[in-house]
Amino acid sequence: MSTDPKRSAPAPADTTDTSTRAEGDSPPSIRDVARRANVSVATVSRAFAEPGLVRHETLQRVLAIADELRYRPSRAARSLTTGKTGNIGVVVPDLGNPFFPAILKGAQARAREADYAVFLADSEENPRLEIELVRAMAKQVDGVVLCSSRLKEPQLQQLRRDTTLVLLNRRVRGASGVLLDSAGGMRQAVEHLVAIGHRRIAFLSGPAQSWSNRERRRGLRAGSRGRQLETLEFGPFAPTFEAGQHAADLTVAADVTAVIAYNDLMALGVLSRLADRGIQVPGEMSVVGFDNIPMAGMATPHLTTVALPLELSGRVAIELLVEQLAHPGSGTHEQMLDAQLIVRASTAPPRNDLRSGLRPVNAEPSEPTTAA
Amino acid sequence: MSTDPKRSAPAPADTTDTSTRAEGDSPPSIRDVARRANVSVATVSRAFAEPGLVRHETLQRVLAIADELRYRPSRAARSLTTGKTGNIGVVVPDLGNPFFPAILKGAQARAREADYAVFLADSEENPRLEIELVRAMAKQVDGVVLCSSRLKEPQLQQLRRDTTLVLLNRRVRGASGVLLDSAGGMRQAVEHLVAIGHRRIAFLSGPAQSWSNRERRRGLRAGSRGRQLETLEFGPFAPTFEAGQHAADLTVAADVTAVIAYNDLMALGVLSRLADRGIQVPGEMSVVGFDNIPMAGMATPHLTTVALPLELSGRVAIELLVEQLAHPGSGTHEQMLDAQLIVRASTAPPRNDLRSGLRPVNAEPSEPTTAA
DNA sequence: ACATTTTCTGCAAGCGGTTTCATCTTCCTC
DNA sequence: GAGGAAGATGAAACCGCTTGCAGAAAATGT
Repeated sequence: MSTDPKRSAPAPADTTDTSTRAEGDSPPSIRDVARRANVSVATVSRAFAEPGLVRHETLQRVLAIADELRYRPSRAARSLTTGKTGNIGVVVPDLGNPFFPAILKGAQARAREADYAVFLADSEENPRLEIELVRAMAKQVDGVVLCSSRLKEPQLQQLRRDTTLVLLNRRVRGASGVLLDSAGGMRQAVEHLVAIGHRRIAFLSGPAQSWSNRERRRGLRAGSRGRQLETLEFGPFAPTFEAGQHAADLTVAADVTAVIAYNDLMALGVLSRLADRGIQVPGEMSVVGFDNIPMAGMATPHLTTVALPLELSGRVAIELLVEQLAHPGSGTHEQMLDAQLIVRASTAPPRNDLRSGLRPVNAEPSEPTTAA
Repeated sequence: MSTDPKRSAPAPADTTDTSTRAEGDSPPSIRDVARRANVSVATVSRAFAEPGLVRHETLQRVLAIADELRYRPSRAARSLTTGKTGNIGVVVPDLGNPFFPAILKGAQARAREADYAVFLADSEENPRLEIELVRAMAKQVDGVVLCSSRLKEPQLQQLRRDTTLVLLNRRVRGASGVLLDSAGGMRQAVEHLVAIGHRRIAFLSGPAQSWSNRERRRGLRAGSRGRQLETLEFGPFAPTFEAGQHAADLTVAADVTAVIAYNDLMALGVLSRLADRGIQVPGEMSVVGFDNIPMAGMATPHLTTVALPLELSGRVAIELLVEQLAHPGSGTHEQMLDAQLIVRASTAPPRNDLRSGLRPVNAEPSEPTTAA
């Protein structure tokens, strides 16, 4: 029952006894455990790293002592010899944007499952800082996940020299990446609006250099092609609530019946501004967002939006990275995750008394409503 | 212009030349730099750690070579001898709760300023996991910031043996902490409601074991004491949007004219549910939230809420930790950050035709409205 | 019982830095 | 110009752990 059966000798008051250093000291090292267990440090090391290599009986003893001493191998020391740190870095442009915590959550969870710890850094949308952060991390991580990088391609290629990179929401030659199918989501949104009768819609463009913005615009064009639909583009805007409020007025003036915003934050801004002006949503204006951040479902009216598998994307990014670290030889992979339109209360057929004079007719020319 | 001027010799195909190892190899170590600069490793080490100790001329040379080789000292190796890792851990209960990314943002920024890197972990509201995460981190960090810990006091005391702890939103003997003055904020909220005529209000209680919930209840009692005010308490609830929706119905049934929710998420849930039921806010019911998360100002109607200096609290937590690491002797500090009520559109005087029959009269008995 | 494998375990050499101590220069000072 | 202080550098011993290699122990075959 006592902590240490060996210590049955009477009153070992002297704590300066070198052979059995008391635990009040600095945290126990592998040597402390080895000494107490009467084995070499090598055996202790193996007990933790490769338990199969040590005799069962010995293993038990070592583990017991280690536990008693509250010993935990130092990852720093381990990484020194193995070259692996067991850490993964994640860099996001702005933690204030709900988009990223969601990704982070998935990444964090998956990393822990794979027994990796995660370093977090917020680049504050600043490319220079982003580079600096990755380079600073490089020495302490096995690889980093770069979310929605604001960097130019050559800069990213540079960074690849410092560490293994996995990109999220960005495609770059030679690096693995997970992509969210924004274009597909946009196509769904457009189809939805066309289906319920909209003929003139606006898109609020996000940051110009953003990959996902380009993708969304591409999806917009693809979705409207061949359809009886007029699309207007505004922006580029910062992807913020405030920008959405600002943009709302522009869309009203432009006489459209529906708006698709670059992201939910902006869509929420649009909603807010329209509410302030007394303009009915979806009665007078339909609004579609992007990302399906938690608050999208909480807004009034509940926001129709394109759901991106955010948390999943974080998980997949880590998976790609871990896989690549395990098999450095194998090439890079790219994974596309599907978006999905979530229809809620902020979209509805436009009123008939549109100022634009268009009647909500079926757009599909191939569909023979009347007989041939 | 070429990468390495020294390599002007024709076709150096043989890369096995030991003296001038090409950079295609593993990352350069301190020894590589020392060799190229014709100094000992000690000098290189000093050049980075204690530049004042090396002659200016030598310093320049070493730094130049280091730069050319893209050398960066390994923190892992350094920490091995110094005992300091230069890392700080941050543990949050749930990244999905917007409360925490905000704190994280401040913490991250301040940590970087102090040249610390941050480890992030999400405990998923799970105490056991929380303990495990802290203990796992302990070896790689100099200290950890524990946000809104879900642990009991003795467990926290246990963890203090593993690493330096700073608590956010929690008070514990022997550990530094930063507290958000929830009680004060609550008092402001109550005063506000009383001032505009409410006489019967509900509080939606959060997680039972949460320190901030206890504080908020305390503030509620303190704020209502001596006032002509009836307070009802519901819960405890999970601090979620859905719980707020649920609670909304209860408050309506309880015939109160105003609700104060444990946090914004719940308040938003209340708003949403009331809107769904066609109950006017603030006409028929006033709603107050807590935290002032970004979406509070985006809701319809804009939510009156108690703003907590979230990002600041993250910064302060790191500051406390860094300070304590710098002066291990000095005792622990506790810092209280003020809350501030932000009055927006979700609160207004109650209607006169209240079912409860109370007239919105001035509550201050000392104020002589009519002549003495 | 003895030779051979097969398992375990220990020795010792690093991994990439830091730091103490000693050595060698310089630069003053008298 | 000798003695000494101050400044700059290097040699080497770690820090806590992993791992190749070799010897010891246990298991196996004959």
